[in-house]
Amino acid sequence: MHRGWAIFVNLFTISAISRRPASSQSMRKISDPAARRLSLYLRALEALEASGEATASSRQLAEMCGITGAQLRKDLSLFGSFGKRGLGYPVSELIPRIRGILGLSRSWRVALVGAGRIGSALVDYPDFRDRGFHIVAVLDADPRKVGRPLGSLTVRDVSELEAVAREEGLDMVILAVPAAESQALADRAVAAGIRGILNFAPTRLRVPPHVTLNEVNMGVELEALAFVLAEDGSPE
Amino acid sequence: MHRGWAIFVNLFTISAISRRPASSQSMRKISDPAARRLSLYLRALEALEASGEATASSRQLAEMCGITGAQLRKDLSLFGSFGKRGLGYPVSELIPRIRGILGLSRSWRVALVGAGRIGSALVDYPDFRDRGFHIVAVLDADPRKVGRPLGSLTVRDVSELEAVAREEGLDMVILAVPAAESQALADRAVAAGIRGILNFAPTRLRVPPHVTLNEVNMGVELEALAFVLAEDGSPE
DNA sequence: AGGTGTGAACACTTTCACAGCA
DNA sequence: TGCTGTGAAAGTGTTCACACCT
Repeated sequence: MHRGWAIFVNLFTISAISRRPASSQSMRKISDPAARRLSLYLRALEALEASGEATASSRQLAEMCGITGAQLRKDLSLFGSFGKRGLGYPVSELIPRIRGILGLSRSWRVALVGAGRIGSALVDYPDFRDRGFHIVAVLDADPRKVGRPLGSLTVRDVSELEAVAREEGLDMVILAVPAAESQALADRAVAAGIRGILNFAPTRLRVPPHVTLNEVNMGVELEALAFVLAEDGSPE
Repeated sequence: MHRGWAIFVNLFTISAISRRPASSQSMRKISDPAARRLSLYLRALEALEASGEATASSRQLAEMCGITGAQLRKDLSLFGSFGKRGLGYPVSELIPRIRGILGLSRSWRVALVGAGRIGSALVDYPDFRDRGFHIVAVLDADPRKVGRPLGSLTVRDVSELEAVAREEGLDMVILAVPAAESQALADRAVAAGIRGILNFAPTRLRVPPHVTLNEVNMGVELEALAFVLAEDGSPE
């Protein structure tokens, strides 16, 4: 395999928007984009482990993630010294370290609110399950959906959100509902003690500071794409 | 309009470097996050128009989007002076201006690659259709899916990607395929002259600098959420 | 050599604060 | 008075460059 002077392309990437207010309250030593990159490093490391690599240099790893070696080293150095000078990072040691940092060494109990098209896609999303995110309940407001099976679960009425939060000990909630309903549901989730929300509805939600909110706005992503294409692409 | 660039797609091709940060070729006057915010402003303005508001102050608008008034004013000022001092911004005038800036005054022809769960959710996503993004073809590699209807379209074989790009005059491609296949498909799309890609596969893709790539990585979002919760949540 | 860890330089974004106009 | 538009200041995030270890 050819490596060497391979260089990285300038991507234009950015995953999603997240509200990046003054963190929760305690000062974070690591930035939000850096946390996202950790997640990328983990994927790259797992790929390397699968192909039997014992060590990986920052450059090699960084190239797989589309960033620079310096950035990767800096990101990791915020948590400790994992690498061996002159050698690189030990793949199989680093994996559990990063998993620990990301909070993936425990499992997370999450409820999916919204059993529509997007919800249906998420309920079985392998990436979630494989990393310790367990969807323990699916809720929907549509009486025709309630009682129906979705994946290995049965759709419950959305009015049960509070009960589910209590009984199942929910850690987070994924909102995949229409924009109009999302804020009210977020409010209810917060009131029920949920401290993490992943929102797929195309609205900007407001939550109190102790709650962490990440948003995936697919419409915005497509429009941001159109913006760049319209800008330097064809006139008109 | 369609000049067929000869882009060689080799396994480990190195694409140009150009340390230049982002920006397809010339200097962008607006940052990527700012472009995303424009998309948010548009949504807020449309909501205000629907409720009959004639003008909106930067603060009001900004609050709807979860940012500060100063930032909104600065963002808009990069494109001109749309507001009236002492009054605010005229809602119904500003809407078409932002649509124009974002490239939404024209329509965009997009192909959806991948008719799995996520693809199925996207094909009818109202936010796309309502803003001039027309999904003109759905492709999949699974012979069992080819020929089946999806939304108002019939799934075509992924080998037809190049033909579709040519015949339909595609502007962009949405990738909703497994991680393992995504890079190869991105390469093919690029070779077929596509200049915009929205990637839902959980891998970091590499594309040449003239192509704009946006990525939606739901796994990363969930892990970023876990990271914050693990950090200031329970010790350990 | 080869490659990490890191302070310092740099670039980019956001916020401040206020002049200036309706 | 109320609110925009914008230079200047503050704040963040990224890259450089090199000491230092193996």
